Amino acid sequence: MSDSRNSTRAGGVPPATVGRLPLYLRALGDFKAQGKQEVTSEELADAVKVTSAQLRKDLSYLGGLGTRGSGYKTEDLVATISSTLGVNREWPIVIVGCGNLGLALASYEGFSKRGFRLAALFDTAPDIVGIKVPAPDGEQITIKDISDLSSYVRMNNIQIAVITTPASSAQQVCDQLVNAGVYSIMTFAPCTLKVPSGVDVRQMDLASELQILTFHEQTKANEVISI
Amino acid sequence: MSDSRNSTRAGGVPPATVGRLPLYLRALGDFKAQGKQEVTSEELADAVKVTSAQLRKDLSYLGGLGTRGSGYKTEDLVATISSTLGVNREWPIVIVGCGNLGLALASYEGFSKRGFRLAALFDTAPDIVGIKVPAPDGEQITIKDISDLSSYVRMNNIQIAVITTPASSAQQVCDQLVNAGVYSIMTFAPCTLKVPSGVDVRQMDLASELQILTFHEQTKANEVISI
DNA sequence: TAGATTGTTAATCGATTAACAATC
DNA sequence: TAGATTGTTAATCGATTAACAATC
Repeated sequence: MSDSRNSTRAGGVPPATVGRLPLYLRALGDFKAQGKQEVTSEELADAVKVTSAQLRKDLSYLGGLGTRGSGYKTEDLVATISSTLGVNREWPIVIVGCGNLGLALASYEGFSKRGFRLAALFDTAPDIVGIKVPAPDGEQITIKDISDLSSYVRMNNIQIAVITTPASSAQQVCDQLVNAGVYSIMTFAPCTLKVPSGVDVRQMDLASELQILTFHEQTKANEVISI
Repeated sequence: MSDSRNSTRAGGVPPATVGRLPLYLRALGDFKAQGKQEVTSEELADAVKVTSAQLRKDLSYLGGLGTRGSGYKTEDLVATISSTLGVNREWPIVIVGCGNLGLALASYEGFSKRGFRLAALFDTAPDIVGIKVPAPDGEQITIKDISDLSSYVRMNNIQIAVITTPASSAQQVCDQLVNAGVYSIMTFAPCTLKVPSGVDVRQMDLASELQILTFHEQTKANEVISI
């Protein structure tokens, strides 16, 4: 048993598809909010700006979810994508680094709305350790000292962490997290983290993203000049 | 003239390469800070976690920059990548939406350190319009009313904007920006923006990024169970 | 010259797209 | 049955990698 169930088709959803599933789920939430009980691949694809062929291909990795001639049931898609992504449960996260960015993320409603709960905040600076910060759910979270990071993560079975420290301490924080069993890390520190294989890192390098935009502005400018 | 100069090889740097150039530049900054005047493809590739073959291929799109037998001059690479990306000048940016995230980005030093200057901040809420916010360079920036967005952008020739509004107003803000001539947009609003072709959008959907991490956690958990 | 490392080629791999048979 | 839309196949496109000749 346990094999040809409705569960995630054993093995492989391609990475490019995994990256789009959250976007489909987000768009489906909007459709659901509008009371739409069915969507076609065309409609959903338009909402996310992919081609309908790509959407159908992506969904086909999760199993045959649609009905030829009519489309997909919103509810079904939400359920299957949620369970594939594992967001049909709540994930506790910790944020390490309580500068402006860390604190902004601590109160970011987008996380709590989409399956994440801020479990704890950490920092090194003695003058802010102990301060209470309001989380989006109305609770107060006390900033903990970073020396408690490992034990907290272990005790509370934290699997996902967000690093918002300066680049200079990011690697050290990362090592601590990995040693304590955190294998999924989102980092905003502008440096490449060295991690053992099996650990997943999503790097959000905000300035690099802006530099990708300047490349295109630059290119447009050059084209105008060379014409 | 103007053709076979050292300039960006007319036309095409592939998108995947463009996405890595900022990372190379960042790593080169670190090498330079350490006083390293030369790097090999192996060293730089290691620092960014790509293969050396990929690094050399990427750099080859910018022209033959290295010296067989010894490597690349740090200085030269920095100069060429900077000029390809267009970050050898300062880019003024505006941030629209002064919630926690917008304000955190307003004071984010990572932008100012890497070629961006916060020119102005915008919001709709009457109770915060007019407030002064400290920018990373020590200057004070006054939050402007969003009704002044179009004229400000036009008058000051702003080409890059960051949207940190709620999803519900992001499209409207985006339309205003595009109408005023902003063709490069970074958005943190969790929704797909519709823009005319020629406009570049980088979507930073933070919750979606976390959901990509949960997929892998979920997958690991399933593997354990099925063993 | 010998040793080292680039720049480039050709092979591979993965992702996207177009098209249409299957089927509601 | 006729109309519609999925799921899948095969073709295309782009990105990555291995390998090595070129050359410092």
